[in-house]
Amino acid sequence: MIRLVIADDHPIVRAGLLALFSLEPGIEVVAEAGTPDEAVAAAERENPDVVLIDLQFGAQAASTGAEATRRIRALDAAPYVLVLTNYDSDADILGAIEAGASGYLLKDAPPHELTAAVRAAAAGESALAPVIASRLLDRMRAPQASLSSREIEVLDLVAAGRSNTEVAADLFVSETTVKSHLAHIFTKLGVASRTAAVSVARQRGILR
Amino acid sequence: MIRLVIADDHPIVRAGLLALFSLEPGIEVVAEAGTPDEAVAAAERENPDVVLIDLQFGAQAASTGAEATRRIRALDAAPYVLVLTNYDSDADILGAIEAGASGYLLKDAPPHELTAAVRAAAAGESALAPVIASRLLDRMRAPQASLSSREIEVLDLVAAGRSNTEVAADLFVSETTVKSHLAHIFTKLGVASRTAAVSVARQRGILR
DNA sequence: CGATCCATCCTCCGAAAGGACGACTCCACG
DNA sequence: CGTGGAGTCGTCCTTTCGGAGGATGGATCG
Repeated sequence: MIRLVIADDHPIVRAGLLALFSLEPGIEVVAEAGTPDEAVAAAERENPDVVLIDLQFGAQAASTGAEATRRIRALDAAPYVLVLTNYDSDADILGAIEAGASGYLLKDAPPHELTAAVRAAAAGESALAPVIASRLLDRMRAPQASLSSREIEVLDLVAAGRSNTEVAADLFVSETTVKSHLAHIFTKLGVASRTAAVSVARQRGILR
Repeated sequence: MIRLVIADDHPIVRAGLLALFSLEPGIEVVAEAGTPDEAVAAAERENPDVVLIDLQFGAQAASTGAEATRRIRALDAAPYVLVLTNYDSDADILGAIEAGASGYLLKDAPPHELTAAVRAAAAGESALAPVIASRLLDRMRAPQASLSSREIEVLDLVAAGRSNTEVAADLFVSETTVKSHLAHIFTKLGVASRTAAVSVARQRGILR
């Protein structure tokens, strides 16, 4: 019997997963969680085989799904973690994998894909949704111009529509510094203007 | 007995809704739909009291939730339509209301809010999630600078990172015209730069 | 210890963006 | 049949942005 913990902030989704797995022989949902912290607590308490956790939790949540994944994988008898997400464009894909997730699933996946993934995870295998897998490969192929945290910070303000002067004021640096960061960002992203940079950053999931 | 049709492209969400309502006395789910078209067909065939339909369907769907709402409300024995959505920032709120939805619910709403809304809808009352209601009021208060279709077209290209000259070339107009459109957009949105315009347009759901 | 990346700061200059006028069509609406 | 809005175009002018180039200190890592 595979002992499963499901974690999602939407009661509806939790009910759906519960209904799905209750029909599934050999899989038992031993706990539900509505927040990342609850998920970690449940994983520690119930000592399940697999944890199925959403990546996006509501804004009021303390931590993220990726963070919870990391903490769950750091437990003594660490269960396998399957990550669930709405969007295949999510920037946290890599983060989740690094955090120790053994699978990555889309919420619009057909049910049998879900159950198959749970079984695969319980067996210690990794299971990626095909879309995700190919996207990961893409990302591997493309040298993946990753922005520094400071650069992301700058780009985030730019995406909010702030001018260079405003960004400079916000970050307590000179405007030349902002321009310098932006210049790096442009070359890394292969674009020539701030709006284009924001556009591709959104596309790649660097911004949301 | 309230006869209910549920429509959502995520099998998980459908299962969740189904599970939720199956526990609910006096409510019976008579059909499920995975696409807007299926939802319309089911509404016509089953002649339900209420249709619960998602606004966002996957990219491969032919039409939108709002469109389906309109068509369902145009049926002879038109059932009431409750619209379900992930985000309270959705631009289609007004569209859905105009299309004849009698309620607007968030997916992270607690289950009892859902069932209450279905009962209210079946009784012919309208039910809006509190968040949505206040947001609607906000929108009423703010004169709602709506952009013309041409302006949206321009802004969309700008959001993709194209320059004024490129936008002009794309739309077969002069650059002056593009700048003119942008100037109007800026005043309408109360901003001073293209990136800021894109930002608030996204926020208001004018762009996605 | 160098190598490397990052963040910070310059200057100079051309190109792009935006503001402020005005003006011409077309079409819908009363 | 006007009136007005939307879309189109223009000019002149100022500000901002972005490119090119270089320089400094700090952190990290083999």
